[in-house]
This record gives sequence, C-alpha cells and structure tokens, in this order.
Amino acid sequence: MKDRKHSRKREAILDVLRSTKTHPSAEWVYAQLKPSYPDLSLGTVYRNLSLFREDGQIICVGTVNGQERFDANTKPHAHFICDRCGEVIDMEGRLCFDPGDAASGFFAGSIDYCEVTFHGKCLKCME
Amino acid sequence: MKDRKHSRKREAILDVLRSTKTHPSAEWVYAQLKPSYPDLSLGTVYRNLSLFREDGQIICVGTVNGQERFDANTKPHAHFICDRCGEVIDMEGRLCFDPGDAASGFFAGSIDYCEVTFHGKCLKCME
DNA sequence: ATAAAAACAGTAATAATTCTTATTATTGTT
DNA sequence: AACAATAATAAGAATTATTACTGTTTTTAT
Repeated sequence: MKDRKHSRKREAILDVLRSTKTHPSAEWVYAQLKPSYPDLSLGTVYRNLSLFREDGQIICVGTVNGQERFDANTKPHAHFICDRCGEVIDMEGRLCFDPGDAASGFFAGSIDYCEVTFHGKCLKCME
Repeated sequence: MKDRKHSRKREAILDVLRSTKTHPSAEWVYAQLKPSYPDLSLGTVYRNLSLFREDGQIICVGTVNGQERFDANTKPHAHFICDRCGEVIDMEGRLCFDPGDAASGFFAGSIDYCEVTFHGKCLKCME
C-alpha cells in the first residue's frame, strides 16, 4: 500500500464501511458521516473509496440502480442482490467451491479474482 | 413476451447483438448501425435494449468503465472481464458446477439467477 | 385507405462520478 | 513552537451514461 498522509476523514470513511454489513454506496457513506463532519464533501468520499480500492482495503460489489456498492470485507465471498429493493446480502460461507480454482487452467489470461452474485428477491420482498 | 409492433431498427439492434461475441455497450451497437441507419438515435438503442432485457432476450453482463454491457446469449454462463482493456470474454462451458444449485437451500430469499464474473488480465494485455 | 397505437429522432433533463482550483491539514525539520 | 513541503480537502464545475419528453413517422388492424 502506498503511504499516505493521515486524514481523519479517510479514517472515518473506512470505519463506516467496516462497521456495517449493508454494502453501502458512496452517497450512503456520505449521509452517515455528514452530521459528525459537517464540512465533509461527497467528492472526498468518492476519492477515498477509490484509494481504498486501489490499496485493496475494500472491494466493489457491483452497481445497484446505477450506484456502485462497496464492501470492507475483502475475503472472497458471494453476494445476493435483491432486484426489488436493492439490498445486498452476504453469502459468505455458503459456497463450497472456489470459482477461481475452478476456472484457472482453462483460461489463457490471468485471473485475479472472481465475483459470484446471486439475484432474486430477498425474504422481505417476497411478502 | 409482450407483443410489440414490428420495427426494422429493433430487429437490427438484436441482430448486431446476436452476431457478435464482444458483449457490446449501447454506444457500440449504435456505432455499428449508424452507417446503415443514418437516422438512428442512441435513445432508440437504449430503449430497445431495455425491452430486450425485460423480455429475456438479452442479459446484462455488468458495467465496464461506467458502461453497461449486453449479451444475447441468455444461457447461464460465466464471463471474464479484463480490467486493463475492458474486454469481456465468455467462459461458457468452463465451469463444472451450477452456483445457483450450490446456494439454494441455504438462503431464505428466492434466487432467480447467478452471475459469475472473473477479473484479471486477458492474454493480449499480459504482453 | 384510414385511424389508433407504437416507435422513432432529436433534444433536453437527470444523476452518478470525476475533475479543477483555491484553501487547509499533516508531517518532518529546525 | 515556527517553518516549509506536500498531501488532503471543500465547493462547485464538468463529464458522461442513461432516461424522459415532444412532435413526427411507421406499423398494423379495420
């Protein structure tokens, strides 16, 4: 990881991500922090999320309704996205295979990681 | 599938999608057709891609560099995305498991489908 | 042929994200 | 503690993919 100057806001952004399981968007992180950091700027959230991703401290889960969603849990794990309400749910531990292993050896490029995303309706949205 | 009036342009858009393995963006489809249909509008491409998706004739592969990518091959199959050049490559037939099966029974919501996407560098980008 | 409905082009609007610039915070050095 | 050097920031402008609107054209059923 490149070494960076310390920044209270960057730290706070990462803390928010680490203290939730909701796989938030940039906007949501911003809304969470704005009360405690009234001079926080949305651009700062976006910029730091990019840095975290570069440094491998967070991963992108995918875009839901046009917004990228982030996850501070960098261990490989699958996600479920509810196509009705947009909620993103961890499926950690529910898969008994490593899709990366399953494909390497068959593919000529180099595989860095693999995303497994289930789509459907969450329990709440099934009524 | 809802019944729709016939449209020469809609037909052409689907033909383009069906005759390529490149998993194109809306913009790319538009660029392909513009020479033969000089009065084609980008909005028409977007609108019809949405209709195709509603009708289950195409699927969304995910966003690459901010642009959604589409695929007329609706059979479940995995993809590889090169994070350097953005190329999307089919991994059809290379997975020996059905991730949907692997997860149902463990999850309380209803699973419609499952996306498996590998990330890395394609052969060309590895030099 | 004609009338109703759907599809269209062209353009304006929207919305997520990135970029720019002037200011402020951090860090190492006296 | 004062100091530069430089990274980080706020605010807002700019960019860009996508969607919505409006008046016109195409399709299709009568």
